[in-house]
Amino acid sequence: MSNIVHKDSSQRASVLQHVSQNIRHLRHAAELSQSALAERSGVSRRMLVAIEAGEKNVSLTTLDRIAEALEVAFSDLIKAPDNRDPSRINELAWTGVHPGSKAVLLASSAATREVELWEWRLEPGEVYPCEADADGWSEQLFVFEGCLSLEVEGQKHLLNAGEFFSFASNRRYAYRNDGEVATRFVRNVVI
Amino acid sequence: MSNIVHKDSSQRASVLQHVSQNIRHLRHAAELSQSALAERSGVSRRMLVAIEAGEKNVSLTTLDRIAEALEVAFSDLIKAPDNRDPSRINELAWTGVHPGSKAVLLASSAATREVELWEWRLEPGEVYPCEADADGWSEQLFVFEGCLSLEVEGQKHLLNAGEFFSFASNRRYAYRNDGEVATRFVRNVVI
DNA sequence: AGGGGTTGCGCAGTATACTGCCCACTTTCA
DNA sequence: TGAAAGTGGGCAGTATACTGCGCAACCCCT
Repeated sequence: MSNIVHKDSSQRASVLQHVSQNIRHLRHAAELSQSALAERSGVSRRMLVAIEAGEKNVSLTTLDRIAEALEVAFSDLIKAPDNRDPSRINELAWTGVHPGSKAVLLASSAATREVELWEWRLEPGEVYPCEADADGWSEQLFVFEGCLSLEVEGQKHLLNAGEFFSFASNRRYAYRNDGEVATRFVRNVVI
Repeated sequence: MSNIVHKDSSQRASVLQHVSQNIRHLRHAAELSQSALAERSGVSRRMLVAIEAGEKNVSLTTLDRIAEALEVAFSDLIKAPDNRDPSRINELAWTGVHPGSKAVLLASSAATREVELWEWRLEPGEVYPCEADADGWSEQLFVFEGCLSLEVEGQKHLLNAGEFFSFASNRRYAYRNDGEVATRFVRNVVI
């Protein structure tokens, strides 16, 4: 060990705390007992007790076996609990002195990596088919001109100008303009 | 160990692979040698070699000490390597069969936590002043109707319909509609 | 009162993460 | 040509993650 003075361990401890809390929550959500999770994951129940108590330093493979048994993404185990208020969606967040001046929250999503903002324009009759993205990706659309036909795995959604839609993009989907004027929209790609 | 048959270990291995690749990349990005990182993190260089070779099963605290020394978020170490091309901004990513059908990438930003998509509307003369956000927050604006006057710490930017702007919002800024028709825009808030 | 399920924890033993020191190889630079 | 810096890896030793077992405590049944 070097003689470097490290920052206090609160951050490190909090990571472990998140893990233990997350595992316990997810295990309860899956309605599994410690014994059942131990058997499914191959991690000993004794270790699960220690992990949930936050008194052991877990390894990546152990954590991943647990994630696999809980059928959740690895990142779900380590991420901090969401302390945002999810009920703010569609909330009228601000109104100005002039009637009509307003700000509306369309979507709020926990992003772990990347955000891409796209401007799209589809002429009448145009189709843009998409393969499924990897798990975790989602898209948020806001149409500001024309009408967008969105098809997500067989299910159709019609978005008129001013409307908004959000969906997980780990499925086949397609954008289509079935109208008679150009469709323009903003596409937010997030993971 | 139970006699349960587990899924193949490819998934588990890939997590470790991501970690090793990420650490190597981030270490190089920080222009640190293995020795330097070892000293800053308190993790032995011997261990760093093993981790970067993907031949050891890292523990959470070890990983966190590395993250701290690299000054990156813990989640940055475990997430899948970014296979997206960062130089695609303003690239005309897609054109349809009809002339005018197109998709343009307006912005791409690495998000570590949260994304909020807002719809705004400002009547003529309306002003919305904002205090500085915390460090790390940034905003991306796309105006689709009217004209938006954006003022970021004394510097003015005029955005007409169809135009786009991106800025770090850890400074005082204000939205203003100096035009004579309503301004409508999409506001993407990201950290 | 008693049996089955769940959880927390002490303990001994094993596997392995982690360290520290070693040397070999390569690249860079004077 | 040689010194210095960076990297990969062998090896012995230590710390600790992890297992398996056993026991106690607390439910919820009947």
